[in-house]
Amino acid sequence: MTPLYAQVKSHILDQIRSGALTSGSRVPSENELVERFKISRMTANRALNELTHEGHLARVPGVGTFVKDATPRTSLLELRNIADEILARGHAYSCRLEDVTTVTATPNLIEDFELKSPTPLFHVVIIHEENGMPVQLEDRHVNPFCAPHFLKQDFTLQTPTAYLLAVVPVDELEHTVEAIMPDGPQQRRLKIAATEPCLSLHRRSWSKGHVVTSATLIYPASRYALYSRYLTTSKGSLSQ
Amino acid sequence: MTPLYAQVKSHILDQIRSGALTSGSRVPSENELVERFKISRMTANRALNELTHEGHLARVPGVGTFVKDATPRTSLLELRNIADEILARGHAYSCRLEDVTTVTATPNLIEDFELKSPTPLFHVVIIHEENGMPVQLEDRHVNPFCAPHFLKQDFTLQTPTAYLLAVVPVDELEHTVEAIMPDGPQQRRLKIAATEPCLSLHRRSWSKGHVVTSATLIYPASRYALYSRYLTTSKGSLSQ
DNA sequence: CTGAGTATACTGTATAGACAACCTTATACA
DNA sequence: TGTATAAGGTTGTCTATACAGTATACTCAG
Repeated sequence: MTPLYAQVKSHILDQIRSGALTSGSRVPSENELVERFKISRMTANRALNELTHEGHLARVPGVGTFVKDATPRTSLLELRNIADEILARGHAYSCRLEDVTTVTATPNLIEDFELKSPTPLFHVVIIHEENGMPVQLEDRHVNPFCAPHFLKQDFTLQTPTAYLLAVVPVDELEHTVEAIMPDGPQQRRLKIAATEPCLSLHRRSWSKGHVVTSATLIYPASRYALYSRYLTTSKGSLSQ
Repeated sequence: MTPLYAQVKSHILDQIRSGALTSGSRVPSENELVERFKISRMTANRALNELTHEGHLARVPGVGTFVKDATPRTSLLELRNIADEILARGHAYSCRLEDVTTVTATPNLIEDFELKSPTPLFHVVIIHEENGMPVQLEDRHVNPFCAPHFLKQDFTLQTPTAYLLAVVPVDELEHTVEAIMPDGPQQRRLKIAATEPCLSLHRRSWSKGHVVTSATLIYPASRYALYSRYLTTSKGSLSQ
């Protein structure tokens, strides 16, 4: 059974996503939620407080709770489909499927997917090549609940992300970028020297509160850099 | 008067910072905190829960609460002051100024700053430290036209970006992220081994059509990752 | 009309108690 | 020895209540 405070959170998030509540809209007060959902004020308080800490709402004592400005500067990492990107450069795109299987979630994956118990997950490993040279090693897990037909796709025709975006609307994205020294198998797959560092881009995407997919994309340093440029809309507390 | 739950949070963060509690250490249970601080269990619960959501602790039902092994992350989207970021983790911030000079723009810098001829530029090199350990090497050039008093600042009190943001409104930002192997001087300044890769974040910012500053920020891979999470507002063409 | 005081709504904090679910360990039993 | 069972500790959730602080709207005296 889903906890009450989580139900209230989902309800409000749904309204934000559907457009019923937009930036600056007033969210029901704690007491209004108490009446509507027949819960105690502390439960309503928890729901609103957590949404506030998560950046969705802003609260003002004595006034009310409001929907916060949707994170501006959309995607820093507005990464294009790597296949399209390579083709746009006039180069040849190709890929190799190294693994297409169903696995059972390990403890790490359980945490990544915000699961509660080990469940099956789809797993693919793909090497993307530009003019026959590997430029990206993609290691991806997918939640079957969100994309049940994922494994039936032919990923040489359509990249996994292209397929997922066509099938599942993405609400939220998380990126973590690190510099790593790839291990032996990764070096062999990317055909790079043991001394070459790589960019590791870990991405998770959400749809309606569920983690759809978790992917680690590894780029050889000599062959790729991440780039973004954008206008700063609001004042925002930028620095460093 | 600081709230009780905040006092408990600070107390635990202090213990993590001092080393009394290290990664994996067990944190006092809610009931132990109740006895120790003479507070109610809900207050202890709030302190531990918030620290958990903030990434400092991990809780296991039926077992206990433990200090999490958290890799520090810096935000990619909304850039925060690294000093604030470190202080927010309850760690000690310090920095060393390696260079504070005026230089004449080289061809590379002329291109970076969109200049037409060699003009003077301010130059600073700063090492930012967390608990005495270097976590970022900042190599920055600044356009004197936009911030004429830049060099008069005391950067041990205020980071360059914090100052620049206070003085110059930023319209536009550009980021390029790469994985690199630092050269000798960089290794020495960051106190890392020759085999450790680094993240290189190159950033330019514009104000009213002029390039204000161009900075290269180098993070040792073992000590930092870049992080971003955001809602996707429109049906933007995300992919790969 | 103005300004001070008041009422009201809202969030922030804190308490005490309750029950459930989970994990570990000790104990009793086969 | 191995297996149930019980006990106790731990987190997760929820309720009901209380008081404080803040912002806004309203009322009423000057």
